[in-house]
Amino acid sequence: MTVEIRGSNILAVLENQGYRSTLPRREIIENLEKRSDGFTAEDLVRDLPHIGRATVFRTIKLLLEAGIICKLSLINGEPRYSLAHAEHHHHTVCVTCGTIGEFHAGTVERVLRLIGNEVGGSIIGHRIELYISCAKCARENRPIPSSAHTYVS
Amino acid sequence: MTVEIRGSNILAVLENQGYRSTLPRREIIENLEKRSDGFTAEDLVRDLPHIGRATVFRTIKLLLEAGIICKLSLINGEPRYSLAHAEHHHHTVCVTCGTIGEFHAGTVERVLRLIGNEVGGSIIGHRIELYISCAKCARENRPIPSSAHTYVS
DNA sequence: TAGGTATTGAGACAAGGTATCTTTACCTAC
DNA sequence: GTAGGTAAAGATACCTTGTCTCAATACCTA
Repeated sequence: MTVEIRGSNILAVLENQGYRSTLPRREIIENLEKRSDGFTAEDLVRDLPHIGRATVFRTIKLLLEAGIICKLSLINGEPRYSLAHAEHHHHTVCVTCGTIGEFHAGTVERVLRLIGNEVGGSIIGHRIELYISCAKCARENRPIPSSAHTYVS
Repeated sequence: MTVEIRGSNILAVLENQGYRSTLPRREIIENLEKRSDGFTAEDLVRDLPHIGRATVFRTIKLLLEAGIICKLSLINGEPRYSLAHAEHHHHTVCVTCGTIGEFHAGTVERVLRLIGNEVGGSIIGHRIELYISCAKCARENRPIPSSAHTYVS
């Protein structure tokens, strides 16, 4: 089962959790719904100059906690946010253009669960980011930043 | 093949790459070799007050680029560094005590490679963190921070 | 429509890191 | 040994990504 949380029901999700529907929140949600390939907090701050910085960050936190958006890292560690389309998933991140994709792989989940058992203790969760040079960038021969291999391998 | 990069040959690795052997670098390396379960930049700054902050960060960057240490995130995103014992590996991170472990899983690598192929473009690398409550913490019934599930699932 | 309370905005603060610029210390070559 | 070019260090200002505080505002409910 996947949960569809795009569209204006984002607000409904928040309201169901007891949060108020306020103008700043509606504007922030509307803004980030238009962004298909990830955004930064600063993108929102810049786009919505009449909304306070703190409010933007507070709303981002709220949406993260509600599972409506997720936080991930570009290859250099820069944080990015992205609308969550499916319940549990991971991200492909293009190292040259920053475009973000989603994927889900049951096999990986199973293997990580096994590893967790070996280590002892219990598994809380995991984070996986797959860094790629996306089809478009590869086609256009966009150079891969030399720093890339400093961070992952 | 795994490469043994612990011990005083860390300095040799840097020298082979054309970097000078300086007192601050030797002290930083010596200090972090003693830390078996990860450290922060601030740990080093605190431990070596006669060494400038910038130098500590510069040296960390150098060691990262040389693959001698790696950077990872606690569950809340706090950065941690850890000596790399094997060439390619990932980390288990305890969400309650922060202890860091290493693992390697060929299956996961293979699956990610497949996913990369499906997506098109080319794979640069990946980042995997497995968040656990380690055997010791589980045994001691240490509570899992409620924030944990905000960040990963 | 009044009022309690969640939320906002402004701005100070914090963590983690980088840039700049002068001074110091490595290392090489003599 | 020592002189000197250059890499590196130290001090400090600055940047980014957030968080905290606190007074003012706006939601919602009764």
